[in-house]
Amino acid sequence: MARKKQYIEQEVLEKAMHLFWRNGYENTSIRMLEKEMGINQFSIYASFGSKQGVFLQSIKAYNKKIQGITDKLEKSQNGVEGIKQYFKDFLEFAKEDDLSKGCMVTNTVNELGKDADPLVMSELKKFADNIKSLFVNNLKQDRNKNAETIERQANFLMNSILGLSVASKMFNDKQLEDSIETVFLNI
Amino acid sequence: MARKKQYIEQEVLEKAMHLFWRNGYENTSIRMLEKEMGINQFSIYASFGSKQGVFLQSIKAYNKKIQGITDKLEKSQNGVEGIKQYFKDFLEFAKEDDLSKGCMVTNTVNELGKDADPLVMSELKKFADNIKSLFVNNLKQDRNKNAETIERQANFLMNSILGLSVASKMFNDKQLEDSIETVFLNI
DNA sequence: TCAAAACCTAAGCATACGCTTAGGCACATA
DNA sequence: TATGTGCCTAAGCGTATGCTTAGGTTTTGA
Repeated sequence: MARKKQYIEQEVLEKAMHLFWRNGYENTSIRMLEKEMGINQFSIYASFGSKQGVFLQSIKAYNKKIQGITDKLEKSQNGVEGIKQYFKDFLEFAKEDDLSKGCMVTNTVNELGKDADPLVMSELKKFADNIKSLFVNNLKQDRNKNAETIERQANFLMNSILGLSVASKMFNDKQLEDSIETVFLNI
Repeated sequence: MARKKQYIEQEVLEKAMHLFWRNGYENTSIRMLEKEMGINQFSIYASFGSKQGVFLQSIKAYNKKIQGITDKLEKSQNGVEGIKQYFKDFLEFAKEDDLSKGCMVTNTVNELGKDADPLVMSELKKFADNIKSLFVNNLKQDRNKNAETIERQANFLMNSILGLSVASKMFNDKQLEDSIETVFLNI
């Protein structure tokens, strides 16, 4: 029939994701995406429709990429200890070179805030809700905790992992490990 | 000699600060600043030299604005309880309308990351270091804590307040209060 | 009263943005 | 090998960005 695409969408998407991850949404231009993805603007628009389209797909690619450690958390049966491991895994995940890129979802929430497109925002909310539900599941493995405690601690853990995401951009390893240790001292 | 400025720099700076606070650095344009500050581009450049100049001064204005609650923390003599009060004060401070603007410093770190201009970055670092030293001072008021514990807990508190800043943009009051309560159960 | 200093207005600079499109080029089918 | 589908190149659209500047206006001290 006709010519085939000379690139694999999932491959160029992975590269786009890294760019958004590092620079955020607004600070990533189509020209930058062109260079990083290695394809022309025409191809970008043909495959993803718009810059926002690339971004939405990038969030999904991010989800897939982080699934390695979320799966691990989901399968863990050792309660709080599994969550602690997730914190450590996340820190490793967020790291690149000496400084961290943080979490792409956290970065985006912080950048776009309430003005974000509803489509984007609902994807981010879904992501966060999923992590929290995993925390809840693991907290439930401790039979001593009542429902109220579990909810409170899950909220605290969400707060802590968000903090870790930002902190990883400005603090050193020792400081970050201190934080994790203290988070898990009393829960 | 000559004509006087028809605006007060500190006044227009306050308005610029709020714009940067809400939108971040890159998403705030000179045209937006023009409207918000109520003065012409010429005047902006005459007074502040560049967009970055406005921003650097805005950070200082922010520092001054938050000084009300940092002073309160500095003067407090009730140890951890004083820090907890600071957390609550900060949440109130970061709030506007129903959703929060977070902390301007946190927002900027998260947006610009390591690529930020050294001038901007050193201002942000100074700000964060100051908060941490206030935490350390208050932790020292508890004679039971050794130096190692104080350092570890200060790092944890920094992590938590950063988290609170981001969390305030996406979670409700109950969730945020849960977090604060749990933070102070752990130290 | 008047010249000079410093202001403000508004037009415009070069560049970058997100996005579109004409036209040539490559390739799977026949 | 001819054909026609659909990809890729690259030029360009309108708009927005950060910043500058000519020229008129206001205020000051002599």
